[in-house]
Amino acid sequence: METRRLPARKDGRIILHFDHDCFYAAVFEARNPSLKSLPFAVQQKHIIATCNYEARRRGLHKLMLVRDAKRICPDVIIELGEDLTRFRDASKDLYNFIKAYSWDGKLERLGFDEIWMDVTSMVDYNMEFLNRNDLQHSFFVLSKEDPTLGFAYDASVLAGHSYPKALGPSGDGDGRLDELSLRHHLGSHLALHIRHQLEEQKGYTSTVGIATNKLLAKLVGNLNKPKAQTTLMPPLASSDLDSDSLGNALLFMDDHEIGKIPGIGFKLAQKLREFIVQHPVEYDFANGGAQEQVSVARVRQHPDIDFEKLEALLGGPGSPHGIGYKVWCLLHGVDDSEVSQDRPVPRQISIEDSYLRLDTMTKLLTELNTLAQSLIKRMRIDLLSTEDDFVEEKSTSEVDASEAVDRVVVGKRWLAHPRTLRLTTRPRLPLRVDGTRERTMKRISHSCPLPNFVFDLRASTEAVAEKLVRQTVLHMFRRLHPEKSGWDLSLVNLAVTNMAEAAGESKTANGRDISNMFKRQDEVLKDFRVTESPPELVSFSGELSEEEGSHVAAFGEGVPMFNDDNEDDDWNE
DNA sequence: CCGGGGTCGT
DNA sequence: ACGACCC
Repeated sequence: METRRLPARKDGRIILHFDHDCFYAAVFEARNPSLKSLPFAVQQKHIIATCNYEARRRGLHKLMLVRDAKRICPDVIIELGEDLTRFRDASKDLYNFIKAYSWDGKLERLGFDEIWMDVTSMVDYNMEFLNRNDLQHSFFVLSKEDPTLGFAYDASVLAGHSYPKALGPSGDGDGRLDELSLRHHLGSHLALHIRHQLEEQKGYTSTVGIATNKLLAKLVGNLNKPKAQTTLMPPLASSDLDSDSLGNALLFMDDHEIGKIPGIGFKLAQKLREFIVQHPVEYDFANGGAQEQVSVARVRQHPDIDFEKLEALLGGPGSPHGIGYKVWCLLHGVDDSEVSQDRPVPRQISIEDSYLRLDTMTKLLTELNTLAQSLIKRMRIDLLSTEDDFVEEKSTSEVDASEAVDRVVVGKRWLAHPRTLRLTTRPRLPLRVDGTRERTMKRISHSCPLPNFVFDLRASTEAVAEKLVRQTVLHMFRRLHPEKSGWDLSLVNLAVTNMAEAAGESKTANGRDISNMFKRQDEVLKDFRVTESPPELVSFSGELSEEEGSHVAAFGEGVPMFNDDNEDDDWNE
């Protein structure tokens, strides 16, 4: 029987997927609104990273060569976007703005411009407030603590677009709405409210998808963009009453090209295409992908495919276990993955640059120092508390003058200590005998423990960066490229990873913070108190030791030691 | 001719 | 350490 092959649907959640419209371009437009009505693009090296809709109207598109863009649209305005600082800052600002609406921190970023928010608890709560006899005059409560905080809305209608397209008033002939549709209405009105606030208060437009899981929310948003929202409406599965219909989830998924499904990337899509058409499929990166398009419906309905066949086809050495079942679920619009909890710090911080030619030690040293300094700066931005924790703690007692001088820097504490440093390069391969060069994007990397001196806030970023390059990065480079010369790098990346969150700092690390998670953001911050002395103050209080102590942060569990690791010779200089 | 980031799993 | 996936 056909139905046994279908993965089970669990559609109890309501999830919003936000996508900031042409984000890099929007960051420039926010500073200079006159760009909005002009064709405008952001360049990284030789490519157009993104462009605004005025430029797209004239035929420009993402990842196009700058040369082609200028030929098609000679009056295009271009800004450089290789330094991501301003984009990262804007991304964080918008993320925090949206986070303030969340009741439980179920908030997940994808790239700089996409955010999922699981709003199930807010929808559940507001469903209880509805007057079923007067849905038109509803009030959406945004705070459990303050029921007056919220907005008026008409719960009898959906906000924004729907899939499938609404044919008229929703509900049955008597105008009655089922509970599931009503939940989607609430999600759509919350999405509209947040989108409007984002635009009014931050000046950014967004595109939102509303559905019962991450996959569907992200995909359905694509139906109407930019500056719009789309809800995938129930019934998602076919019912007994309506057994000849697919349900809206399959109806929606079936038309997609398989490579467009999040989670099915280049490799998986190629394997699926070649199994379906039974011959090799050429892929042309310049001309929009696969020569042969294969729809979700074709894979899903193929007589020889079920999830076990998919596991055999897609699995193998190196591939994740259960990949066949996962893909089978995705093809049906089933995605039970959770929207992950908001994390106070990233898993990794990396800085990279690419080069036409990087083949001498002199040039390499310059580049490594630049990258290292950017990395140290990034660490101080992304891994230090924003609050002046130390001073705040002392505010009830006296803060003497000498402490006050250092409070800006010393008052901040590390939210996490990366334990690992990684150097990655992309070597340009040597010429082959016929004079051509094999083009490869392959990278090689080497990791080592991150020295503790990088956490010393008294030293300048330049000093820390130089020391890091001299004492650590250069050794890693020799390990990656033992040849004295002959190498030529097309890319260098420097990263810190393996974050050890500082004790008591994680918002999910202990019971106190779990309870705080259910309060609004401002209240969480207001209630926050530091109960321990910041570790970096330990070394600050005394003389610098000359001994070579625990020179590097330890691998494994636990917080790195901070006693007196620093010092070698030239450090005090 | 080839962006600068991220996440996770093996 | 690398390779898949995402923007």
